[in-house]
Amino acid sequence: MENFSNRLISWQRHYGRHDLPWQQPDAYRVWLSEIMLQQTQVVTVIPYFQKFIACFPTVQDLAGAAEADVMALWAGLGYYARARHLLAAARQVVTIYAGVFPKDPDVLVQLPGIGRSTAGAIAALAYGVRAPILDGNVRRVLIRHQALRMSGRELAEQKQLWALADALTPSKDVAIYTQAMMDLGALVCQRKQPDCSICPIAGDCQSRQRGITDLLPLPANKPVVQRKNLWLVVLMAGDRVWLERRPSRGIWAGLWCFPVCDALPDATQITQLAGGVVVDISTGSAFRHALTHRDLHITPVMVKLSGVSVQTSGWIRLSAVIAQGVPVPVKRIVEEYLHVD
DNA sequence: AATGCGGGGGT
DNA sequence: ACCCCAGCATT
Repeated sequence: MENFSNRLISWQRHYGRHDLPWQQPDAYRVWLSEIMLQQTQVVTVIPYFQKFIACFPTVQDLAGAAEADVMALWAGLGYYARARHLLAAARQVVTIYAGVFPKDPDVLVQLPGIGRSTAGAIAALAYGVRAPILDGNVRRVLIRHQALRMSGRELAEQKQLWALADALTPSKDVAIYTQAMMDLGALVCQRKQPDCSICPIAGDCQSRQRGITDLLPLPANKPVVQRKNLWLVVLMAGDRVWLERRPSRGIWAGLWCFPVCDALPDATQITQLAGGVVVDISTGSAFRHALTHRDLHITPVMVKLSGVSVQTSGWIRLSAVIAQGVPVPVKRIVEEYLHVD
């Protein structure tokens, strides 16, 4: 039997993915896609990637962009610190590295938003530099292949997996190998119902030999998620609504949002928020917005106003709200209650 | 070493 | 309603 990497490389040439929009020898596209793919699946990323490439074809274009435009394009993708780091990194690549992404993963990792795995992916995929990666797919493949009884989330476990990933990474054809590990995890060694019959490394897969593939990786300790009620206050004046920028830290940082209250605001509070005359208040039906660390129950509060000076900068035309860059719950309220897309 | 950060899919 | 997934930065 050929060694681990050769079987994967051969498999990748025949059965791997070759038509993903970022699969060109272009470090900018590889970098952009890898940032978007952090904690995010390929199907979700593709439309965002296409939009970004259309607006910013090169790293220079991105570096010259206004942060507000980048946030607006990123809106809906989540983990918004990624977007701010993306812009900061683009600017550093242009100013420090003359617009050329470094090849050395130890240098790449110093750029904002690039950790060890992303640095390895860029170095390997864009430049063929031998560097290991350890994303969710690779973690699952390694844990199963070696029958490691672990979740892979603990620090010591990650250390062991990194060492393993490093040891298995070949020096030849490293780009194909890296794509193979990603594709195998996505297409064959899926979390549920892996298809071992078509797996190129099933022959020496330890979990398969023991019949425990479905049990690995072990479930992680799940943190308690606290439930929180929020009220999003939709202040309406004519064809405009009031949006304010979220603080630069915390949830939805830097995005435009309806005012957030932790309790149903009474008429007095609403008047303070609004600075006009309240004509009508009604509450919509609550909906759930689940995050990893919070379980938000959100109730829209619709407030019709008169006598407000709409010239102030926070009053946004209804038709322009989505393009402004808003979190998903805001988009949802706009689409559900204000009939605009 | 622990915590915070979005959104989506399946059942 | 519940389950699950997926990297980096900050402190």
